[in-house]
Amino acid sequence: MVTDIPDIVIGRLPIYLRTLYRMAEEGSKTNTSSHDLGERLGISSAQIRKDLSHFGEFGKQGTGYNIGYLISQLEQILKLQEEWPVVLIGAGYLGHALAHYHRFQLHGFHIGWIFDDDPAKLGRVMNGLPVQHTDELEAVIQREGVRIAILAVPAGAAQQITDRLVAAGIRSILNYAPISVSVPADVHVQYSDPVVQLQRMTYYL
Amino acid sequence: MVTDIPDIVIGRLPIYLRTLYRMAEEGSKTNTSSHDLGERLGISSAQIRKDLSHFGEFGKQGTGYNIGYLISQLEQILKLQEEWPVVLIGAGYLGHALAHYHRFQLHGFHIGWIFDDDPAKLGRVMNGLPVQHTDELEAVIQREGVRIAILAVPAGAAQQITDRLVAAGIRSILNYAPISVSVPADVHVQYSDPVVQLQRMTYYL
DNA sequence: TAGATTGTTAATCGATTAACAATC
DNA sequence: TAGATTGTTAATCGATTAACAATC
Repeated sequence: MVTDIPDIVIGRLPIYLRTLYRMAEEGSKTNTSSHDLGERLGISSAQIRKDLSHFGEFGKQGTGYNIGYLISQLEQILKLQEEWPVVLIGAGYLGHALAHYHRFQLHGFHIGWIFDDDPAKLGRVMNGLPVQHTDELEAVIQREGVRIAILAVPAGAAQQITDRLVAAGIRSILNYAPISVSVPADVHVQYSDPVVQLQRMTYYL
Repeated sequence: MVTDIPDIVIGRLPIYLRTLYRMAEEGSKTNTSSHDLGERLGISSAQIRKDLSHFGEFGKQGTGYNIGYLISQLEQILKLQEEWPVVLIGAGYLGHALAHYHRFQLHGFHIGWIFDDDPAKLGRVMNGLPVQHTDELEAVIQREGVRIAILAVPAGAAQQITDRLVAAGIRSILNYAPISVSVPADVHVQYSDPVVQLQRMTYYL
């Protein structure tokens, strides 16, 4: 039952979760339904039920899903009930913003180290963390057992840094660099190139 | 032939384009092939040929695609040969980074106005632009005919700002706010919630 | 010419949706 | 009970891939 879930399904779970958190905050009700959720997300109720059914039965006929219970189940599925240490590479404008992004902390992602190789940036403090030289990447990742990295470096540096991250033990990379990096099959990369995201919409203008 | 292209195809074109720009920079060859491109992107050559075939015939049997020509064709398809004015809403850390993101300018996206409603931020200058009050959103968008917006505001403000953007004429929104916004069918939203992007990968750890 | 590679067709694969029995 | 809503099945829809004739 928990074998070989389509990645596109995994990708929707955080969206469901995000909406459930909001419903919990609003506090106006303890339950929701696939129809209710779907309407808020612009997704069909059938798809939501199908997605959830990959992992178990979380609802009740007639009454739908208990919001708090569904949140805890999704957190468990996505392994969000522990704190994940994260390394950030790149201390430019984007790195600076990510170092201060308070929602990471709020959701259990703890950026604990910032790296750059620009001498002008070394030693600067961002949100309490000193910018370290990328030379120390491997030592930190191995010592701390870090599995997640955020890449905010120029395109030219991205592949080389990625290779080093992967060799040191990183298995998930959030990549803001404008380049497709090549990684082994067991490493996951999420791409977030702001230019690509805009270019994808101009077609429709 | 140019009717009803799947959005997933449109979404890959900027990725192809990005790789072609890099090939052009490298300058080591004037031509490429679907196989060559596919290898760099981790995509099958058949998919690349199929995607391109929605728009015309850009290659030659035996020799593949001329890099410069394919770039200009993709730019034309994606309407990237003009400069697009962009409004940025939200002058927090993320807004600050986006205001300084030099690749926007490089690719024809010109952030011309920054808005926020926090009195502490009004008047601050970011990359040469003063932070204006959101009250002036509509006037600017209409006067300047802006169609693209970047949203970097808290979740609580996002839907209300979105409604105002859409009413004023915005048709493409790059949304960094952690919420699914509801928009009319002719408005496109690209979501980029850093937390969601990380949460999507922890499942595999 | 021989080798390479396109654009396209048909087959395959996978994802979404509609429908409904089960049941709260 | 009657209404609501689940989880699941089967049907539909859409996207990817394999294969190949055409041709540079």
